[in-house]
Amino acid sequence: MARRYDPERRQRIIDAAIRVVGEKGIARLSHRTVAAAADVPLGSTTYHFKTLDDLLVAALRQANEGFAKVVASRGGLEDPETDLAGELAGLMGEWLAGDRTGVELECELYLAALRRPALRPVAAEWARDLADRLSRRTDAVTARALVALVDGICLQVLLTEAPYDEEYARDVLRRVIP
Amino acid sequence: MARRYDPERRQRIIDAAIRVVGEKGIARLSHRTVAAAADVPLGSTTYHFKTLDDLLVAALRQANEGFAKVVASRGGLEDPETDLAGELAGLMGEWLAGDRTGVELECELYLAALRRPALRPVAAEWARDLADRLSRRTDAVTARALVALVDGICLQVLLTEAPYDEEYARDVLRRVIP
DNA sequence: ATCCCATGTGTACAAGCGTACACAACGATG
DNA sequence: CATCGTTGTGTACGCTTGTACACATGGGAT
Repeated sequence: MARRYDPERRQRIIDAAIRVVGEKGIARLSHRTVAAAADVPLGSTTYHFKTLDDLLVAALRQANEGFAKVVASRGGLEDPETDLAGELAGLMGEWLAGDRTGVELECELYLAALRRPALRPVAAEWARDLADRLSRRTDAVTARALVALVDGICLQVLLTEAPYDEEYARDVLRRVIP
Repeated sequence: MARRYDPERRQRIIDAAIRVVGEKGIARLSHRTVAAAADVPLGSTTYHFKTLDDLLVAALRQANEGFAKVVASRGGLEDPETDLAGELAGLMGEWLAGDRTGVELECELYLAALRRPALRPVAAEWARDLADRLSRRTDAVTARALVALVDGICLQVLLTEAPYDEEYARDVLRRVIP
């Protein structure tokens, strides 16, 4: 097992990348900007992440874990007593209510997979994880549909800059559940 | 320096921009690449579109019209006799079955609005247009939900590279309609 | 103690970028 | 015909980019 000379170096670069994407968007992510944000020399970023895609994959992985933590901390998704639609709607509300730049960051990374094949497996994995989680409360078809609807609602909130309407989300999600 | 006083110059630049985005993605769109694709000098693109955002707005507008034409040519959305869910599912199928790069292009432009405020009104307009159209067949809340679900389903088809399942889409869309 | 190699650093290069701006060619207007 | 504003063209400047590569360094193995 190779021991790292600076074990935090790599992690710090990922954190900086997430910060850069959140503040300035993927378009402005470069080896140089992330190096500046992480306060490390340029060569350090190119050493740990030979291509920008590598860095994006690592960032998306970490962002996904962030969302997973929100899901886990609420925990209501697992409990068969709770209202599934309401729980999902509440989850989205909590997520969207927080730091907007964080939300935009995760969405941007997620959507970037559309054109970056390297990110596609990670994005697909996120969708599958959520669907699997939902499958414990309902059937597979419904689970997939719920994920699609969640994605669509989030997208519209972010694109139209309309405020998130939790009641509306809960109502619509409930319709999908048979 | 062959052609001068080209009345279709502006339009050709937009077409070239759409081609560039479709083939290489927004990230590779620049005044120079679009100039090369349109076979016009660099100065010509900067003259007609002072900023790249201007060009993107024009391209997104045109792409949206392309989708609207598919909707209009089918025409089933207006007819109260048809099954709304089935019509929507068929629409998505027709759209997704065609040239994949075209679909990805429209999605990419649509999603780019997340980080480019200039595109946001155009993207919102597209969503509103479709919702308005659907409102003639159902209530406003359901219309919005259908748009969200359509967006989400398209997104998942493109992100997971799974084949489009029209039957599944129709079934799920139908659940949303009260 | 010595060597090896993963890790970290600095710098340089060619390519591409947006932008600005001076000039050229036309249509319209007088 | 003269003038003017619109449209089109060429070029140059300063900047950022990805990438490569030589060099530094220090921990683990021998």
